[in-house]
Amino acid sequence: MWQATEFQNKVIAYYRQHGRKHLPWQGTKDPYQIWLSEIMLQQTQVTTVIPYYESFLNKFPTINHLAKASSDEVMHLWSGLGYYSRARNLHKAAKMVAETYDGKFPQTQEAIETLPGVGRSTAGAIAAFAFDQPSAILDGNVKRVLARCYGIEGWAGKSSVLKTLWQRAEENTPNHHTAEYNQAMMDLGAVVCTRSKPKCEQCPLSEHCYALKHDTITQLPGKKPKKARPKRSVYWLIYLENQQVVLHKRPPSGIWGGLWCFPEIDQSEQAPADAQKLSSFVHKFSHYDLEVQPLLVKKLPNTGIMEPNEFDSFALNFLQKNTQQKTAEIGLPTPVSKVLDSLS
DNA sequence: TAGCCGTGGAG
DNA sequence: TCTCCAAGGCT
Repeated sequence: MWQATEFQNKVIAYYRQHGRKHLPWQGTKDPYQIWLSEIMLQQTQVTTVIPYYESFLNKFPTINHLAKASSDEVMHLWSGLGYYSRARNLHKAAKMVAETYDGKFPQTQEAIETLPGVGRSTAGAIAAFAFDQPSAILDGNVKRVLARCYGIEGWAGKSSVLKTLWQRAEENTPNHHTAEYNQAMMDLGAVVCTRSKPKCEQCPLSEHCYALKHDTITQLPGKKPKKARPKRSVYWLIYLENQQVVLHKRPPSGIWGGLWCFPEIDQSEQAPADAQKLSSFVHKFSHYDLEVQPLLVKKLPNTGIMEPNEFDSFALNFLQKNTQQKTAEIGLPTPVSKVLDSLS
């Protein structure tokens, strides 16, 4: 296990040797510039941010310029960068600083964090980079490094996991050279301790890394648990006549677009009278499960999506030997083929 | 607390 | 093509 000071020393030494030092927002102590970069970098990769950062700073060289700008000007410069509430909050915060702080950027982490769009980690970064305060950060990079190094399991979106990560982050953050340390932790996460194929041979922390030692790198940090896919339930209406079955061509977009399928209605709709239930099944898509209840019907309703005008119909002689060849020609979803097979 | 916000890169 | 998620914060 690590001694905090040993951890810090290794991390800082890494930064001095290998850390990134020439990003556009580095080499300045201007809290406005650092703040701007930190906001733009939220959930956004460095290479994406750089051109926006340059043009934004060119147009609004100081926070007072930004405060006096119109909303349209600000949004225009942000357009394409995404997460537009960041831009609205940025503008609002600039006005706050101009008015309540007389244009002087607040200097404590606590005060910085009151600005809209600035959370705990962003406030910590600004306080450390601009004012050399011993404040911790916990962005995605730091989370990944800490989770692997200490074997912190579970998804960081879970409050207990997040609490543990913050605890580690606070414990490990040094009171001196904090800016270098924080930058180093982000560099480590971004360059060495990457999500996939981390370069452990380059890592100053590999000696005691829990994940490396236990071969659980791919499992850390824990992923967001997948929620159960939503289920949609439909009837497939199977209308047989003279040894033929009616198929409809599906709309060009959506599931199975353009393929031939049994006429389909949602199970929230009224099932046709005299329908005979065949065995149901579930077909799994990436984003939802489709539960299908095939119904043998004696006639087809002609309402709603069943309007024959809106869909081509096709009468397939499913009992003939050439069913498989035929189905290959016209494009049937696999479940439809299976139902056809069970009928013959 | 879980959903939401945006766009782009990587695998 | 599709998933996963990136220098998170807000509601």
